[in-house]
Amino acid sequence: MSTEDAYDVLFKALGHRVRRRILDLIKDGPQTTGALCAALTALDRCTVMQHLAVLEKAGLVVVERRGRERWNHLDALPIHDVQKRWIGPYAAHAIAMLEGMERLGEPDASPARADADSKV
Amino acid sequence: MSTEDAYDVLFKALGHRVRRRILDLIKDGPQTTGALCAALTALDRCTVMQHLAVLEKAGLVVVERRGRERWNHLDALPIHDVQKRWIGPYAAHAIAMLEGMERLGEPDASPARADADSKV
DNA sequence: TTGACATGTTGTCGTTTTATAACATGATTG
DNA sequence: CAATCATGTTATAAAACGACAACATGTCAA
Repeated sequence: MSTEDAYDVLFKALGHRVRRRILDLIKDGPQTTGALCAALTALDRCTVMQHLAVLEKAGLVVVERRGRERWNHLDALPIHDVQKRWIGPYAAHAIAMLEGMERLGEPDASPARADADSKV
Repeated sequence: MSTEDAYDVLFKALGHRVRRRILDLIKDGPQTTGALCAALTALDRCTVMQHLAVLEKAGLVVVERRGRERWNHLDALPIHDVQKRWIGPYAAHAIAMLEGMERLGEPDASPARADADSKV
């Protein structure tokens, strides 16, 4: 799988609120599939399992089997990677825009502290 | 649009390589739709415009019309926001994992990751 | 004004995703 | 060992997505 493929899968995995919710649920410790289904009462068990499969393919969830239970662990390393290679640089770009440093081409661009806070 | 809706739209917009490519193309300055189509020769013009519409709905592209041209500007602020509220905390979580600080809250509650190396 | 150019709109079509149902496996316990 | 519980698998239908064709609009320049 190429790097771009990995980013596709990762961003798509994060692009659904149920999956982000699942990540939150296992953030402070692994949960069984049953516990996650109990927490997501609005959804069918199969649906939760499909979401877990998407998260697993994205590398965000690592599964550990203990007897007849399945413990879903969070692995945040892919998110860390995405932040370094993608989100971080663009976020820095946003800050540069906010600070009016858009014309980076100019060698002696003064700090030009623009008007305080335009928006967030 | 709720916050969760906004995250859905944003992550989904980032979840396609063509759209990430477009963001890269306008990172250092706005481009006309025609220029973007010329850079993305593999795709039909309509397809490029559809991708631009997705990016615009996500707030990542701001359009400025000049005569018969359409200049597509990058707005990285949504990415900055996502980093602050979502990516950043999870990335910190990943670093904490790397540094073996996983058992912050529970003294010995974690199910003892017995397997040698479970990482993908 | 007219013709070419840049962009916008609508509709189609196959694929993928989301949510569910029905059925199957596999472990634990009484 | 059998009943039950947690999970896995396969199939299906609706909705969303991605790519494209065909046609429409608006603008600049000769």
